[in-house]
Order: sequence, then structure tokens, then C-alpha cells
Amino acid sequence: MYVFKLDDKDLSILRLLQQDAKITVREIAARLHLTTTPVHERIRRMEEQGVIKQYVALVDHTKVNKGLIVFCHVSLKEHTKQAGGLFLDTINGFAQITECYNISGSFDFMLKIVVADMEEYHQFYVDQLGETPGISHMQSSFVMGIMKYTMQLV
Amino acid sequence: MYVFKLDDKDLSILRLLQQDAKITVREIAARLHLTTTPVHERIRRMEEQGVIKQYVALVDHTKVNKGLIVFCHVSLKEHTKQAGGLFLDTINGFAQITECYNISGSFDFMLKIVVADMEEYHQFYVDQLGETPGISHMQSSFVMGIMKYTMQLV
DNA sequence: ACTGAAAGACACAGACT
DNA sequence: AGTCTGTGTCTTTCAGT
Repeated sequence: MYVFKLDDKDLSILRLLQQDAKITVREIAARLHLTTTPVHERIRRMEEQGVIKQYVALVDHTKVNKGLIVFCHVSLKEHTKQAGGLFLDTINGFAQITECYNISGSFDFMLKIVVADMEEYHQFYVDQLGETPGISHMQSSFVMGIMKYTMQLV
Repeated sequence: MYVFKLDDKDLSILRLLQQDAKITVREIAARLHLTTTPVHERIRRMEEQGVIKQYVALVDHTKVNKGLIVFCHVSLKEHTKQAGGLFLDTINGFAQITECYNISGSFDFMLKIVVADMEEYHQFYVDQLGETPGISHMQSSFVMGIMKYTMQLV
């Protein structure tokens, strides 16, 4: 593991890019009282080091017929590498599962699942998720409202 | 509520932008066997309709000294509008809380909390979150691994 | 590490089919 | 709804401080 030395200017650039990936290098430079070259070089370095992982467009789930978000806690029967690996391979094949975390507590994993509606979730739950080998028990929490959602880590 | 008619071309554009917001309009056009103008126009429309909410840079939390992610389930004492509003106002002021969902089940809210380490989480838990008015009980789940994470909804 | 200038690529708008 | 063409702006590189 490598230590990344991010100074105040790097952090300022990150803050701006986390809010709006389309901001121009010129604009960032202007706000930091710099020219484009150092800003460009700092961004390039952070991309290369993996500090900036990806640039993405965030889509409104309600406007692409994905109105229902469900958090599903999952416990496995066995906790061997093999059982876990098999579970994760299956998970990765499901486009409805957008996030999967290995968590502490009485469950092993927490999944974020994005579907059109309750009917689609039921289908998915019974036919796909429920058929996944190795699952001991599951518990679904339905999202009734998103009160805060930001990608801003720094 | 308005119905958004997204055709296959719109969805193809969305798929590309969700993977890489920096892709050029020219590149998208080439892949869809179109010229830049219709692609540009479709993107503009989806931005205006709010289908595309935002363009953001995704930052690696481990590389900006935010190594610990915690999901915290929260129950409130009262379920009045006022108590909820007060809670959410407080939540919004905490930069460590990046996501907050109103959920079904035995808890009222689920929070995603991003901090440097367990020490910072403990401080935050005791001094900030624990002092938030109206909370009945809380339960923290620590993230031990991120097995899947994508912004790809369509 | 930064500035300033300059080339090439790009977004974006207009006239047209 | 799309193509083609042009203009201004942007990214990106390079010589210089």
C-alpha cells in the first residue's frame, strides 16, 4: 500500500470534481488562482493513482423505471471461501443488485437492489435471489425515501 | 409526474455515460452509428428532464483517509413530522453521513457513514450522532468489504 | 511547481434534408 | 429525427521561469 500525499489544492480539485465532473480545467484553475497546466497535471496524477476511480453520470432511478430500492440483508449457511465465492459470483451476475457489502453483525452481506416495482422485486426475490445457493436467511428493507445522497467524501 | 419516453438510443447513451461521463459525444455517436447532433440533443434533453441528475467523479475512499464505512440503523422516539424534520436537518449537517434512507422494518432510517477509522467513528457516534435529538436506538454494521459497487441502473 | 502560448480536439449552433 | 459544416472553447502539450 502506497501513501498518497494530497495537499490542499488536490483536495480542492477533488471537491469540485465530486460535485461536477464536467467542470472545465480552466474553471478549476480560475477558482484556485492557477493556470490550467498544474490543475491538469494534478488531476492526471490522481486518476493514475486511483484516487479518482471513475467519472460517472448519475441517473434518476425514478425516471428510468427503477422506482423501488431495497436493502436486503443476507446470511450464508457456510462461511467457507468457496461458499462465499459462489455467492458473490451469482450476485455479480444480477444487474438489479448494484451494491454488495460484506458487513459485521448478525448478517453477512447487505445488498442494494434496484427494480421497477414490488412485483419485479417479488419475482427477483423468488426466482433469482432465493435460488442462489448457500443462503441461510434474508431480510428486506424497502426504501420509502432518500433523505440524503451524496458522492462527496472529502 | 411526467412520463419520460426513453428509446433504445437514449438508453444506450445512458449506459455509456453511467460507465464514463468523460466519453465524448463523438465517441457515443460513432458507437451508435450517428452523428454528434442527435446525440448532443438527446443528452441535453435527458439533462433537462432530470433523467441525468449529475456528473460526478468517484473517489476511492481508502485513498483519501476515509477507510471505514459504517451502515447505521436508527429508530426515532416519535414519528411526527417535526421530530423527523429535526433529525434530518441534523443529519444533513454531518459531512460524514453521505446517505440517509427512510426504510421499512424495525428501524426508521439507515445511514451510510464514511470516516477515517474506528476512532473517528467512535468520536462521531458519541459526540455527534448520539447527541442528535429524538433518537431512540441505533445499530451499527461495519463494512468489511465492498464486493460490488456500480452506478449502472440501466 | 508554476506561467504563457499554441496545436489539435471537442462541444455546440445553424442551415439544410 | 437526422446529416453536414463552421465557430468558439476546451484540453493537452511544450518551452521557459
